[in-house]
Amino acid sequence: MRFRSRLGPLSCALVKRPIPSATVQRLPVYLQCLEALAPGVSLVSSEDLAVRAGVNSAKVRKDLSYLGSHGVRGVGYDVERLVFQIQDELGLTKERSVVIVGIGNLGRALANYDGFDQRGFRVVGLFDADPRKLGDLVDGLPVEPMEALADAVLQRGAEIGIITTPAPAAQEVADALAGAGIKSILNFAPAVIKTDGVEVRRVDLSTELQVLSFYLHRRA
Amino acid sequence: MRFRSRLGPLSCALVKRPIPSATVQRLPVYLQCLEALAPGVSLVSSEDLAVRAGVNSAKVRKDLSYLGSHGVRGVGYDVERLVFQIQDELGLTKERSVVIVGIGNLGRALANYDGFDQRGFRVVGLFDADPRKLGDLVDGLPVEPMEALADAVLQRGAEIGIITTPAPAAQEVADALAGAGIKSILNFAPAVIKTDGVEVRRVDLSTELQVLSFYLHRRA
DNA sequence: ACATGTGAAGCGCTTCACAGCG
DNA sequence: CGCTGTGAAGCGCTTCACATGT
Repeated sequence: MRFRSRLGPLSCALVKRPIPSATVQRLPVYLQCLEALAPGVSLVSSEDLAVRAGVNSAKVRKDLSYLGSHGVRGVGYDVERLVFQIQDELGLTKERSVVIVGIGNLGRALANYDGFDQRGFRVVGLFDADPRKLGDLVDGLPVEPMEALADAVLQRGAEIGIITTPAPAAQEVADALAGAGIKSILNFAPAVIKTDGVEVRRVDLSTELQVLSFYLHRRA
Repeated sequence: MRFRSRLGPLSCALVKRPIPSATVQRLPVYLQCLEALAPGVSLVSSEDLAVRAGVNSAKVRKDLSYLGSHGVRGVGYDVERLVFQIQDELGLTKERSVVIVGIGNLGRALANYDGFDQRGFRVVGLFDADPRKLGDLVDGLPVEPMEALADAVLQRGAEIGIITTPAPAAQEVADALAGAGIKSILNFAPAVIKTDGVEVRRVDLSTELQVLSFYLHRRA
């Protein structure tokens, strides 16, 4: 709290210490744990939450302190308030529109994935370069051609693009998304993509198995 | 090389400095980049590989040095040799059998995913608790009941389990996999699972979008 | 008495910068 | 001369330990 009080009471809402990226990645996990709590539970301690999230309790407290935490000493944290604070910090109070490019098995599965909807992520467009897929309905949405991407992103206010194409197409698709004004990309293609001014997160399913393979190999 | 020479020449094959987990996670990326190189290219510099992998060249050199690197000063690394060394370190010279539990949209997509096969990961069993799915064929494999899991893992030599169930079932499934002798789990369920003696990696699709949401929110 | 909030120490990864070698 | 291999410095995250507050 030193950081704030030094600047006076009115600066609270204006100044924030930057949240470490390691913390940002854990906030969704805390959120998940809090929501999985029995309905009657309205208080949690950092220790309790830590066990559920599989981390150290000091880490929980430090992470939550970045939210301008309002835990009560000797008691714990108010669950409802904490849920709201995390959602607020993650920008989850607003719906976000998502487009998916590459409608193969994985793209279809993601288009149908309930978890996105539950968190306020709306899939508003499906795109594929293969003319044979055009017009196919996936979860009620038609597959559209790549030429329709830029207009669709603009008119439907999409902010996030998901790439589920084969690796060779990934960079080209990323460029197209960036050109259309997309600011965040979730890349499932097994390729590294480079795009200026766009936040990219990589999820490579085969990479995950290779890491597991390493530990299997190592242990033997 | 100091670490080895101190122990004498014969210890080379016996003693290895431990590979940092951060490095382990990058090796598959390097592998990907190397394999995407034009067929004629037989040499790469750390700088070239670094650009392709989106990292710093010193990091590449340090990472590769854990493999007991044999780059040539003033020249670079032999691509073919490097590919082999990485595959060897990751234990990819051996096929690994995988079972998938939870045959919803995502489970089906993964069962069909070509990227696993290409890296030597063979899907040898599909399991689901829903009796209505039993016997469904996915990529040529029948969906089997949970009761068949333990036997199947043992008889088909499965080493890796993939969980694609809803969150509430995840822990129970993890326990079942651990009980069946599985040593590595890739968990796609939006839940934290705890299992002794089992390496668990978590891939939460909704978490990824929430992290992107944070940066969208932050930037605004 | 008890759990939070946080300086400070610890630890590991990243990056620099250059010696070493082909 | 060019590029690797690596000490050493830098940086950020984790963990400890305890002062603080109720």
